[in-house]
Amino acid sequence: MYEKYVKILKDHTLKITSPRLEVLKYLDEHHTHPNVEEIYSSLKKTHPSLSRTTVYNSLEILKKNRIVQSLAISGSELRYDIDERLHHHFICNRCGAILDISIACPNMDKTLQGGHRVEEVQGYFKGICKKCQTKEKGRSNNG
Amino acid sequence: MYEKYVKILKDHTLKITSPRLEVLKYLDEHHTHPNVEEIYSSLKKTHPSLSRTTVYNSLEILKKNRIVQSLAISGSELRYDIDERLHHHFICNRCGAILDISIACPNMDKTLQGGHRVEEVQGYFKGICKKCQTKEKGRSNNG
DNA sequence: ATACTAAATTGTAATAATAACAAAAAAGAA
DNA sequence: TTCTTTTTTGTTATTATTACAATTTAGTAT
Repeated sequence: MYEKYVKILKDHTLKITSPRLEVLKYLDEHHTHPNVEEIYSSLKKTHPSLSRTTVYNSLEILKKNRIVQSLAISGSELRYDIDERLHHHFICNRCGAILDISIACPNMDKTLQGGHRVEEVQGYFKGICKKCQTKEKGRSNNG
Repeated sequence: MYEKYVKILKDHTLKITSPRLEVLKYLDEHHTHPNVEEIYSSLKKTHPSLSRTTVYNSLEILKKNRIVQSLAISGSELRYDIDERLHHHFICNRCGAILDISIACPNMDKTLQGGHRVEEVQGYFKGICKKCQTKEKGRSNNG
């Protein structure tokens, strides 16, 4: 059940703790780029002793070890993602959904830019997602 | 002095107000990607009646009209930039500086991605800037 | 120039995300 | 099992941003 996540933590010589395993599992099973609140309130249901601060701490150490990545995309909060290989994101200004975008990008694996040491690369698009566009059309046709 | 900014506002049929002119001028003269606090406290010196809320409001309407762009790059606050043609950014994890990066990117003018309507494109790199790397070396050599 | 109206500015108070901190609990090594 | 260090927890503090109502102002019509 949790072996996969235990292994990930061990491989990074991180202590195996219940919150870390749960956070990791949650992100692995929910590729919706949740914010801290979503992760916390969801895990809280089955682990009532969980603290919000622990979610912050766990995410931070997972991030430091490059197991997860954070997206500064919404502007008001960080969103988290299991750090599969680099990909871009699209955020819908209407519904807030964050979607993965798989497109070729020549700048994704740069480790140097203008003399600066690059540790993280992010690309994102903002706009109106396909789903919300459909809703929009429906609304304007009906009323 | 302000004709340039008056023209910009007029071209977008926005009312000409002192705060808007000042914010616009500030961003035009400071390409440092300031946050709201920097803009506010700087303008406050010469315009004591200015309110922080007004800076927020002005930036928002300028953004809606695509005169400025906001960068959700730091994770904790929005940074603002006169919306010159699209370019990437680099943010230093050490000193917090945000620097413009001019590189070719095939995805910068996309208006559609996977069926989603794109209204904004952002690409950013995080890491250690050239300047901070130099400082780092100096420190480790000296003790 | 004057009066009018809608929109903008101001200041305060509320909200929300995150960080700081100290005490209690738990992980991993001896 | 004991010990030490790290982690978790809960509370409190901080910071960016939004909400809101009252005052002021821009631009227009008179």
